[in-house]
Amino acid sequence: MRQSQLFTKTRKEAPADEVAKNAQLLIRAGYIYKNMAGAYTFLPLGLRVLGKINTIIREEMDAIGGQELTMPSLQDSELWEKTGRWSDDAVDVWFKSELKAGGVVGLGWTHEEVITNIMKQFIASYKDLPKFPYQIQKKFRNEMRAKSGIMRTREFDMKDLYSFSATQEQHDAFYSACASAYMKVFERFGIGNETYQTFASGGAFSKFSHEFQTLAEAGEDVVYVNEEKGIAVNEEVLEVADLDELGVKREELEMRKSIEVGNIFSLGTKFSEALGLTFTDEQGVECPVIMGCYGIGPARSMGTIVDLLSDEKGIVWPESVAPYRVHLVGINTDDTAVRDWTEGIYNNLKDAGVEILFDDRDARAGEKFADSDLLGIPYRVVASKRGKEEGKFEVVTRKTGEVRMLTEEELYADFGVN
RNA sequence: CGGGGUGUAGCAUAGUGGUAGUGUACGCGGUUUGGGACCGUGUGGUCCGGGUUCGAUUCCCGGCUCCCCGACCA
Repeated sequence: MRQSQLFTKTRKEAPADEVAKNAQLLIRAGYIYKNMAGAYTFLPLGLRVLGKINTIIREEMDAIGGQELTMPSLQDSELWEKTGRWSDDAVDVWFKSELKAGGVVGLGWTHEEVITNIMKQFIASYKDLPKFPYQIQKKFRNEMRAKSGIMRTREFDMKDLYSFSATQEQHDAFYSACASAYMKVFERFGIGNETYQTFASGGAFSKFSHEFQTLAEAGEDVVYVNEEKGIAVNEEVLEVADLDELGVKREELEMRKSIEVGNIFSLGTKFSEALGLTFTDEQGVECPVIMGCYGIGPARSMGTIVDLLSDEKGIVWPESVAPYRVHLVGINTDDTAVRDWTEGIYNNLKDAGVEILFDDRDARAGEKFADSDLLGIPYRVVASKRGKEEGKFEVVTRKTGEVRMLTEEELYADFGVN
């Protein structure tokens, strides 16, 4: 992509109406645009990052048997009445709207009811189980207060997977497989070391549920962590009995701020019973399906990555989610020979499949370097007049600041191009 | 939803009951050209609705907006 063609631009100053670091940097760099409180546009660069994040999530969900689908946002009140979750008294985050044809619809804030109803058509026997459908889809929540940039919005993408199992053993096996898959996801996001699988209250059907909390000063949540034992718990699990069960003492836990990037929850048969999702077991007995739900917030993950990994100059993307792998910065391009040489490098890398952003703008070097730092693409390749004379490129690793001078051949080898 | 703030140009900000200023961005001319250059020049603005007043961007009332704290967050 040629930067001169990109319709977004960077800004020197942070917007006055954002305090959160994630939003300030993402807006300054042109990744997102704020439309209103709790609703953001993902601009071309931001959408690429979100796409990378979603791809990682898909790969890990598919690896444990997930099957992707997508469900509607529009919700039928009748279905939700059956589980008692339609009324505003029961659920205070509904967005509801009148249908011109008569009746009311809601905008989905989660999809247990919908997926359960769908699965009624496809699950009849223990032979049909287990199954793990998931989607990455818009959720709408009428929050009292949107805040913290893209961390808490009223409209957001969510990866929600639902498990349908015949037995508790089957359910437990998937539950722990999914927990492992989640850790892989967060490791691939570059925030694995700071992310803990924490114990939270389990609700009606299990002792504990689990959240995935990333330690960060910008966090809205609080967790109690023992880094040595690699264990973390929520405030609600701070009871002595719970801690005994987990093998930690209260005084071994340190209070830390954190961001909830994911959660997994056993649902038991609450939804299958309410909506009549049953299967026939090997004895011919009709049983309710055992369910679980598993969420990850892609945009929130993106904000967390920015909050955790950025520095004073700007964003620092891990390679796994960066919008581009290489930022080719061409300077001294008023010199035709230098420009042609730089264009050649761009075309070679691009044609070889390297994801590359080429700063071909007619701008000064300082401005280009500052923008490059802000954008946070992992590798900056500087092509200049001086470099051309020496036959070398300056390759700067954004994260470490390491500078290497490479020949054209070395450059291609470095990026795995033949 | 309770409390506190806020609203001036694309962005960031100053100021005033009487012609609204600066930086940046943008256009044009010129000098520059490896860390957000410089000179000249130009375009562009008071959240909405009432009220007070000869006159309101300023004062008053109402609304809306956005931010922060709290509550909430299955």
